[in-house]
Amino acid sequence: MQRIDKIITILRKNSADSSTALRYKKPFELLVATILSAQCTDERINKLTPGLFKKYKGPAAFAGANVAELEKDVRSAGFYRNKSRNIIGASQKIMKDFGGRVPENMEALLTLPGVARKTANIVLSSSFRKAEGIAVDTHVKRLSGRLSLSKANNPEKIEKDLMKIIPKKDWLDFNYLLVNHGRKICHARKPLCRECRLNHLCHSFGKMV
DNA sequence: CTCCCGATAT
DNA sequence: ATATCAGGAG
Repeated sequence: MQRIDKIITILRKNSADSSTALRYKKPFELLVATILSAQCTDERINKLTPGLFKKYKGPAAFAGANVAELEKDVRSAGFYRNKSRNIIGASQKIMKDFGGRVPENMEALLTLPGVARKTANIVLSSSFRKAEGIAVDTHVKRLSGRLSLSKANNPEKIEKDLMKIIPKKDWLDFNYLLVNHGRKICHARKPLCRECRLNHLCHSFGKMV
């Protein structure tokens, strides 16, 4: 068994809870939630999205939203000016160019304002079960470095490295497996290496503070 | 490389 | 009061 397969097997075995993941009912809701989640936690987004999606029912509603009002509605997510503009812009483009549906491929998703590869990969994998890439967020970046899965600093380079070594059947789950482990054990500042189920496979074990 | 920004934990 | 959290665009 390859090292990467051992890592993924162990992570699967220990990833019972997905309680911290973004909550959504439709692809469009996941898209909006993911745009909002930039630089802030999923738990915070989950607090505001139920009310948000009750007020704005879909892309048509967001496309016609008042900017100042939407800014207030998403204020608690931080970066609320950018995020409001992006959500309205993305919604308008979805209505205009994609028939009111969230596009189901990377190239089209990347044309939406506020959507780069991380957000596109989350929507593709979680909502459409399509593996065009691997979502690299701060957790994937950090853990990939510690586990020596990639030496790169740039998220896009990290993603390319991961796509070479992660079996494609695991692409859909890889992001949340690392995110869960990052949140529970492999913290940015004080990782709990002693209780980490991966420590015997980790090149950073013993090197952390 | 700089700007965009609030909530929660300590 | 201060640290921590954790993407995208120009």
